Amino acid sequence: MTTSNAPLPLPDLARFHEDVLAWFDDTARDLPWRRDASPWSVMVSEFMLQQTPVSRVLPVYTAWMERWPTPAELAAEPTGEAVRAWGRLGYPRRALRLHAAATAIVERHGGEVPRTRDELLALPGVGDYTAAAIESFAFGGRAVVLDTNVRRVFARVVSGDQLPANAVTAAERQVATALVPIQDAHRWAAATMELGALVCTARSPRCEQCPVAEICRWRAAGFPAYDGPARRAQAWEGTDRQCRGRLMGVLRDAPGPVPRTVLDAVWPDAAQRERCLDGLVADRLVEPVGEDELALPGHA
DNA sequence: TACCCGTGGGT
DNA sequence: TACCCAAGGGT
Repeated sequence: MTTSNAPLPLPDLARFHEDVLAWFDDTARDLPWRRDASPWSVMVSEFMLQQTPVSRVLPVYTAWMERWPTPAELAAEPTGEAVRAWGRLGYPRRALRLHAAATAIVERHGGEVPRTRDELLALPGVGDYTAAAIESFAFGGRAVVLDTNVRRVFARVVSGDQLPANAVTAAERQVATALVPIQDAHRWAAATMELGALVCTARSPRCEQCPVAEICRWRAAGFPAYDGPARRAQAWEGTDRQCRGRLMGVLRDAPGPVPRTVLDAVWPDAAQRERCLDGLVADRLVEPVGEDELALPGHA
């Protein structure tokens, strides 16, 4: 971290708001969960967008909303159907959590997505970011929406750093809170996210397209490189995650229960394979069927 | 807190 | 090509 979190001078603050909002009016993507920003639409999209890019979410989201237009319709189906419909979005536990959240919404909230922060946070799979996003995008609330895009934009424009810290800091939250405008808070949230996603990107920022390049402290400082603690690279080859993914892929693509011998064929290390299979069963992503078959939970 | 949890596209 | 990274949450 190179610079302080000193607030932007008031003239810059006003420009920050005005220029980002004007840019958003001109360039916002026409995304289906914006076009129909019902609470359930927003909630489904936010679950899918957790660590997954928009382009990959789009087709799965569309099919999901056609099949399950309300929480009650999702809750009425076996969890395995949700996992199958999740397809290759990754982190399939999110499908389970979305199903569980839908069930809780039916049981505790009469089938309607709740609108208070505490009620949202009590739902499975809803953390600080997702609760704020639903408050903001579905209900027009004045929430502090801090996702990876917003964090990066504020790190650069306000703090002069290339990237934010690994975890949200108190100072960061303070900056974000102070920046939420009195009016148009939900548009501000969407606009700052959009700016981070389209222009102020992690790798190759398009500063020539940026509406606030002239007040950006990172740019003014000459684009100093990130100097915080190293980010641990995500290992992949040979990990349990790869093994679990391979196993889930077989079960998703099969119409019904799969013999263990078929699963044996997709991962050579027997000990690791059994450990991962046990983990998937413990996570309720997979269900044993009889002695030597496995399936997605709830049926076939 | 640090680590676990998938998948695929961009650079 | 080999990384890096993506609208995070749970433990």
